Amino acid sequence: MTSEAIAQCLGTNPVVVRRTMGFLREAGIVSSGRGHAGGWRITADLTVVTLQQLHEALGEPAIFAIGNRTENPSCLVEQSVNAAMEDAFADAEALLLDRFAHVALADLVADFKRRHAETLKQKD
Amino acid sequence: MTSEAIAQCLGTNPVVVRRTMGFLREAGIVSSGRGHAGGWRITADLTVVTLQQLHEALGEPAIFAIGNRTENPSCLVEQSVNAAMEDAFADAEALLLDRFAHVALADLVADFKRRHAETLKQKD
DNA sequence: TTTCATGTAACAATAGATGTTATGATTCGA
DNA sequence: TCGAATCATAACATCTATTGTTACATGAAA
Repeated sequence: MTSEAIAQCLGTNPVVVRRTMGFLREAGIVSSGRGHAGGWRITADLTVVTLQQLHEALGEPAIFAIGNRTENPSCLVEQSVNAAMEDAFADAEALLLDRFAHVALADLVADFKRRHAETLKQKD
Repeated sequence: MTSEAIAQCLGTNPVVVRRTMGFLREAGIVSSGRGHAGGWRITADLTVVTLQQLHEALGEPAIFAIGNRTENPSCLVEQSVNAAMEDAFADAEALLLDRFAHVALADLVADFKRRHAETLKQKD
């Protein structure tokens, strides 16, 4: 599939697609080819690659949008608040990543097939 | 405590402090007074107000920094990905908020006192 | 050799958060 | 009553991260 086609699916730009897919290539999950019949293809085993691995491949972007204002504040009150929140955040992150680790691409394929069959049925 | 003083503690601006504290006032957690001896004071019971309530008072800002690109995508693949992630996100969010619900301001005060005592001891 | 595709750098646009300035309203003490 | 201290709020500015765009180079295949 070309970057152009993927970009259209996502409503974005081919260069943006290449930017992100590049990380997946570095992780060995996809490969890219140039020229005619070029584009992106999945090279990894769909039953092995998980959402967790994708997250890791994409550079482990920050999971939470809220959190500490300062990492090591001099204010003791802020220190207490940070400490109280950090435990909770760590546990929530662990839970999320564990869930992600149990979703393989093959699971997504299976779900997609179900949706696709449903869509075809609707057209009758 | 004045907005000015709080702003200095946080390394920010008094107006920014008022903006945020205004939400806490609406929730009845703090009150503000003008003029001499004015400023902010906590009106709620410290053993009752939790981090969860603060989160709610602040308008329940989005917890996650990652997630769906599109809420209701027409792309079936994206739909499958979204569905797989949403469950995990929901559970992680529930866990986080439950943790927050079990941290009262009084707990923060206790932790602060411990830190404060420790700081004084260090000075010897 | 032409066409189609990625690779990549540089730059632009956008949006959201944060910071700032300015002005008005209120309270309290002298 | 006056003046200083303080919040209330609107308007505007700045910052930052993401996302989008343009341009050009590189490589592969018909």
